[in-house]
Amino acid sequence: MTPSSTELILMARVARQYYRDDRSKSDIADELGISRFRVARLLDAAKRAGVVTIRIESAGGVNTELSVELQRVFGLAHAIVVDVDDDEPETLRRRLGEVAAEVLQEVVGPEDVLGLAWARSLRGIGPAIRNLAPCPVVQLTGALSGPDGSDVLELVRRVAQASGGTPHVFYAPLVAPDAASARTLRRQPEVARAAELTSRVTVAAVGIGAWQPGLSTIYDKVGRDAGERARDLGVVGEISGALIGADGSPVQSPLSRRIIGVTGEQLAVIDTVISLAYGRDKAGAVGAALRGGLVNGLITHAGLARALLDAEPSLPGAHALAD
Amino acid sequence: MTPSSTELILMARVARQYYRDDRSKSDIADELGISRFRVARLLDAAKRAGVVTIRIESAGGVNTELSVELQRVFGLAHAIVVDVDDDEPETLRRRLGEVAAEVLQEVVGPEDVLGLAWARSLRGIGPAIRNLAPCPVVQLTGALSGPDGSDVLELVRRVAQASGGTPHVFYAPLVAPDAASARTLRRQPEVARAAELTSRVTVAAVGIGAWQPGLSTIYDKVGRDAGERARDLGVVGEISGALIGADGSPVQSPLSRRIIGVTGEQLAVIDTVISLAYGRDKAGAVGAALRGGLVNGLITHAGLARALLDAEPSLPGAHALAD
DNA sequence: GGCTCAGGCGCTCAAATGAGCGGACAGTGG
DNA sequence: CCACTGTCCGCTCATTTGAGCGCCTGAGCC
Repeated sequence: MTPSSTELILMARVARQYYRDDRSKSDIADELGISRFRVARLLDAAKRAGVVTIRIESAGGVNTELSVELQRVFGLAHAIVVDVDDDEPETLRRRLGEVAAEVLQEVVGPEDVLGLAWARSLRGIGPAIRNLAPCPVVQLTGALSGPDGSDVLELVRRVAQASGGTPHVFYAPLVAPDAASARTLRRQPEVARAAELTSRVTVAAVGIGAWQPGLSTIYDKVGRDAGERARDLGVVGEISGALIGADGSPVQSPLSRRIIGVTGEQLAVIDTVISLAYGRDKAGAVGAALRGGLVNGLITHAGLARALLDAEPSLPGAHALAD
Repeated sequence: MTPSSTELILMARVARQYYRDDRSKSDIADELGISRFRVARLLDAAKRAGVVTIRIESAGGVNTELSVELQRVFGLAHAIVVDVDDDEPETLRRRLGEVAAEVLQEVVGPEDVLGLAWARSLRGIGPAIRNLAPCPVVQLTGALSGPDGSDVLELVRRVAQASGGTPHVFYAPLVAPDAASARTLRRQPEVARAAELTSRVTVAAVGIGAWQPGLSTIYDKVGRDAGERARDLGVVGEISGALIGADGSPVQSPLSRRIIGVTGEQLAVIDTVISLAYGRDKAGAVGAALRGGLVNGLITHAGLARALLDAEPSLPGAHALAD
């Protein structure tokens, strides 16, 4: 059962030659004057005895384990979890932006149409993007300037510049004061054109907000009353303006009519929708969005990823059942 | 050069399937819809990027790395280094004894003749030995009772009992007061018989002492004057009573004639001579013994092993040159 | 002594894998 | 615009490896 000291040493010797020096088992066997079968059995025993340990670690700031787990549990095409401290939002956004930029660079081809929505978490994409296949870049939502003045138009232009493709922007707010003015805005030619292009978008980047004060720029914008009315209709979060319910499917509400931007129905037919989100408080909303299937990619940080996985009842940590 | 986040994740995913779940590369490739070549390249990249780390560690209290290194550097047939704290001699002796017992159990066959010399470090063998091929067990040296009364006769009897073979003991001290009384003692029938059997010994266990106060039971026994005279003749240590010089070869001295026990010349023709030693201060003497070739096995602890390797000029840490 | 049974060993044959090659493709400088 | 260059990819073919089998040996038990 337990190997003797001389066996342990032989195991280690064989393991060093095999794993570190990349020699073949037959080769090692010849040198030691034993059969290649014995070498194989020694290596097996070495693993069992703990002489050889194979660790698969996170590297390059990416938590691979959580990433794969998210991919598996939510059936995502793209899931990337970065290992960054939760409590520095600026650093976190920058890092998420870098990763999102990477993903877009890999995913987007010249035949794609890229759509960018407004969200704080998308801000980091602009500075990080370098090369992108030339393709149209479409503004998916109205603008909602952040406190620092950066907005979706700037982002679309910056990305289009990196791509060499055409930016398609329009000037309209994300949230109109009422349904009527929203209708008027939507009739503006460039808004209509963008809306038309939206149906041709194949890759989109969006943010996810939770329907609570401070966790959604839209919730904060519409005011508490409108927010609460939407909640009564089942809204738990929004995907760059598209309101969703607990099961992640689009929810119609009077508020929807005030929002200028991509709708849940439009998102549903886009091939690749990469979402960005941070903050553990958003676990509920993000989980809903992922389950609902409107998004099929998530870029986030370890804190939120863990919260998501903890909340998901299906097969917690059941690696062996991974298919 | 540096892999992107998605690549890192793919690497980790593939690595997990390959290393942890023991799936074949082709299998993984089919599942992921990529070629088996790409899987292989991802695994290579994963190793290079540090996503996959293969550690080959000490296990079961045996420092495999130092063991193999000693084996290589000194050309030993058996080298076992235990990871035990230096400063608990009793624990250390017990552990060395256990390991020595293991080695003897593996090395000794029914056709062998086992010889046991006196040394403090051999004391642990007695309690540890369990099964041994039936073979004659020969006392190699005179007795030199330790402060706790345990001696070589007890050891020989205990080992013979475990073996089922015959113990061959004699009553004589390890060091006689003078050459004349040593001669007398050697003429005793049972001493002579043991000496005769010694020439038939095929496996021996011995201790190594350094020729300094407190580092050799013999040095301590003979007194400082005789000790210093021997040192003047080049003695740097002793292998269970057989005096050796700096190059590890036997040294003749007047003192030799007072010692009742196996000689260097006798050791030289024994197939397997396993030595036990502990204490970094003994590095010089043990190094000499190993280089001299009178012993071809060493069981020791990490502290002394490191001291030995540090002192050895040849190929320090030159793993790549290991043959 | 003779018995069985478990464990270690090396064999065969099929599957898995690696080395090296050439094609495709993107970036680069004339 | 086009040749050049380095990189990534998948192919072929030879080598390496694994699965499963039967043999042998030694221990325990009649």
